[in-house]
Amino acid sequence: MEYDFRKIEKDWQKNWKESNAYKVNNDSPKPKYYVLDMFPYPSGAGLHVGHPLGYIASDIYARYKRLKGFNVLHPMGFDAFGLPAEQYAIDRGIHPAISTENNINTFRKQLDNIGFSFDWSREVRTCDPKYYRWTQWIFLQIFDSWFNRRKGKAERIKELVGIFETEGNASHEIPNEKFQIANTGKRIFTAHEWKAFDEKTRQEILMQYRLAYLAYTDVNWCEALGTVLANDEVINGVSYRGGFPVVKKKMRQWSLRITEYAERLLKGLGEIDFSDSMKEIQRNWIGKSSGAEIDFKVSSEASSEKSLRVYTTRPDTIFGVDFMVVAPEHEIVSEITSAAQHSAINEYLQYVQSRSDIERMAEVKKITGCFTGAYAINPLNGRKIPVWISEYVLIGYGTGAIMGVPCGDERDHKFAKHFGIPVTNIIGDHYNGEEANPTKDAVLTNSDFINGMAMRDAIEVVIKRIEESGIGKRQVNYKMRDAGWSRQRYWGEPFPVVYKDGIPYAMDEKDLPLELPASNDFKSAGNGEGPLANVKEWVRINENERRDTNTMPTHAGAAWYFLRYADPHNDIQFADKKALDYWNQVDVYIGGAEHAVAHLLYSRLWVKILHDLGYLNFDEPFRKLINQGQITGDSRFVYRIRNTKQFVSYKLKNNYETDQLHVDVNIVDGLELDTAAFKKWKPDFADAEFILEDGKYICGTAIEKMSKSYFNVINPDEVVDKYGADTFRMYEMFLGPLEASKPWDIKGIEGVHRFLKKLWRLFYDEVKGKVLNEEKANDAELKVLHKAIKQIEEVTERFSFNTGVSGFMIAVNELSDLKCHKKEILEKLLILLTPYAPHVAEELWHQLGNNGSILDAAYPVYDSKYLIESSKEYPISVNGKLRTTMNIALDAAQPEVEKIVLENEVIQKWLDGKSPKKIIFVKGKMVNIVI
RNA sequence: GCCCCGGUGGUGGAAUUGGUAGACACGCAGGACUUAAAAUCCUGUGACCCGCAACGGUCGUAACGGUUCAACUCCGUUCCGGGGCACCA
Repeated sequence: MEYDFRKIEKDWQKNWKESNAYKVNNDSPKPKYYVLDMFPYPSGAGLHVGHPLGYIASDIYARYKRLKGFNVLHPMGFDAFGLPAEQYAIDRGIHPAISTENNINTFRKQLDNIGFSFDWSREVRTCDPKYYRWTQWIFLQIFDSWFNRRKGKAERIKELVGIFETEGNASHEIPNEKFQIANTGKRIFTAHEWKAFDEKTRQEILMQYRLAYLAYTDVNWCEALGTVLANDEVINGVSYRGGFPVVKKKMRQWSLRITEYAERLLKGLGEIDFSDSMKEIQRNWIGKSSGAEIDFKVSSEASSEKSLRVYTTRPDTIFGVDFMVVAPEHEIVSEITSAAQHSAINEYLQYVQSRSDIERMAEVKKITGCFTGAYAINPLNGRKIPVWISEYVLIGYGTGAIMGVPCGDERDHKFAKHFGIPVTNIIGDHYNGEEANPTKDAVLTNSDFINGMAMRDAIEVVIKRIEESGIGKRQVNYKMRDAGWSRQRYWGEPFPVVYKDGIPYAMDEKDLPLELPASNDFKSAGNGEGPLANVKEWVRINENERRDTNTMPTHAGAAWYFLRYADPHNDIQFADKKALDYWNQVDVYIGGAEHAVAHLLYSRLWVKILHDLGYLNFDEPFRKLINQGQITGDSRFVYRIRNTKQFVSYKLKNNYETDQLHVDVNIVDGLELDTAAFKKWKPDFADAEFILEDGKYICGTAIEKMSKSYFNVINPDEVVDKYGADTFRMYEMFLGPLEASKPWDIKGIEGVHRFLKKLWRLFYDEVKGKVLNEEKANDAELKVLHKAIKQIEEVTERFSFNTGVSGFMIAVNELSDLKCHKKEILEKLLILLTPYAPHVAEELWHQLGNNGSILDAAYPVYDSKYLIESSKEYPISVNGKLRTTMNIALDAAQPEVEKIVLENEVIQKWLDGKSPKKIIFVKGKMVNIVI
């Protein structure tokens, strides 16, 4: 009987489906464990071999945990709203709802082929109204919340209204900095005034506090896509999808006040198990810095004395300030510019306006600026310093103004040199006059009361001084901006609000979901309005009421889907509290590193808000995160001699002027092109001619991401068809560490396939048939088994699945060598193997006469006895170099071992008559002699 | 430029807290079975040296230096690769 993997896998997949083998209950006496994959966006291209990598890993872990006695939640769903489906609709005229449904079906079929243990009864799709009803509902909870900085948590808007009604906001706003709202046109009012405000004014004020708020903000507008993009969707000034130019534009749109959670998002990183690089990326994104804000008096001919506030992380350099720079957009510019500088400043402002973000980013090193004609006074020594404007100072960060310290800051130094501003040296020898030195270790000079002090220590001293004298204060800043939440798109969640008199009001919960209206018009309605504006009868509710024409970004549905899995069919709540409490945090979350900022931060934010509002009893969604690496493609190239039909082999290509073309990896064997297949591949190449080397056409290669357009995509279906799902699963793991990126290379798969066939032969011999027997296992066989149990359990626990696969190979090789066909041993090996190769393990386990699911079998227990008894070899080293090994009884006392070792011939030779200085025993099984 | 991660045979990669480097697999070479092929099995496979041989020796984890009885592992410097941020004061 042969290893007929096709039949085995088909039968078991059918069986699992029919028996609902992977359905999980919300109550169980077993401890819970939650293993989650980042749910996929169902793109039209289907899965390639890179996609299942993480799913295989999570499946192995989920099955392993179930074997170990946990009640395991391992669900799957689809992130089904999004841009590409809509783009596809525009290009091909197929409605996103239809193409999405089709794509999901394809994905599902491909996933089922690999034998995953997903509980499909819990599937979620973010585009399903039954699901997005609750996305909208959560949005309304966020809309109905504000962040109480005193308590450091979100509260309901009605609590805020209560504060306004009793004390107004004045007492909170100015003296109590903690309560202050940054960058909003805040107005101060008393309780009395609040009560006198009309409805519209009150709503406008509340909007300044809401965690989901509508405001005119600078947004990243992408004309080509006709929509706004979040900061994380813009890379180097172009859109992350499509690479189209992005410009800044002021638009009235929804934002999430994620900045209020900056500190908690940062602190939370300490409690969760993410990789260093992932935490680092989030930390950078949040971008915390601490320092001080300092007020400088500015005198100018144009106006009476003004105050200019700067932000600095280096208050210790205050005596090195040689000039001030404010952002061109800063409101003070027009107030202080002198008559003489007026035209120069205007010219400069025009220049700045003409520059796109892309230009600015491309020319970061370019130094530009203009003197305002005004002078500031250093508040600590009264020195008069010029005030400039320059585009290197950003209006959106800090106060939009800086103090220029050329001897300590590289940009300030270049600016001073460029414009001929004299440099004050406050760090003695540490400044060489040529370039700035940003050290914190220098001892200060030319610095008044902090002379002779180390810079590091002076920071605190100066902050204290400026706070005492009322010219500034300690200040923490974050680079992170609030998250833009409106998209001018059709295929997303509509905002569940109604506008009356321009003010958005939450829809009544019982009217949710606000369904996306049927429409076939996906083109932008112009004017920055999304396609929904085309559905006029939907937008206009009545004379006075209108709907929002934007939709939410894909991040919305993905920010909470992991909560819905706990109770996916609930239509009274987003999920039952008991179910949420039971499943709690995701124990292991596996997915790509590309979601480091967007998805993970928004998920963390939503969970924190829901936690503050009392819906969840945890405030971090993911306990542990694992980023699977990318499987890259191994592309092949051919070289066409320009303007001809001739293709030249790789080594000869430099003799001609050639164009490099991707060629389908499926018609290349190793490096050799199948020229006949190439001619058939595309009509263009039917009459291709080849210039060969050694009678072969050799292709060029490159490792790059798997993509249809590179013709380097390997479809898992084909691999599964040829070798089976179990081989495919084990091979993907065997390829290397889960977290590493690696090219897909089919060569090694034979080794894994051979292993499974070899395993099969422990049960069935081609000639003799079933060779399994019921004999009692001997120590050698038990040693093999127990070594495997120990090793495989250890590495599975730490997600080192590649060494796990090796562990099985070793065990099967050794059992083959021992000609062991004993049920006692093999049965346990199969249980160990289940997570990795579920089909063959389950099949053989049933052939052994077992019933039920192998996942409910008793997990084999490791017994150290068999390892210890068989390892009697002592390695003996001299000065750390291994010289010999000896058999010594393990229970021998240390002095006795010493004696035996020193009498050993080989060791005597190495001792060369000298007596040892020291004898070191390592872990009781290794000896090192120091001479 | 700054921050993070990494660099091990021809190849993918092993090596929990420093303790026999190169497990396992691919590839390659040789052999067995076979008319042949496939499949399967066996042997060898980091470099160099010594010898008829068993045995043995030296070097070797990007480079150099350090700590240690002992370093792929820890520390320092440099080089290379990958990722993140990028005028953030």
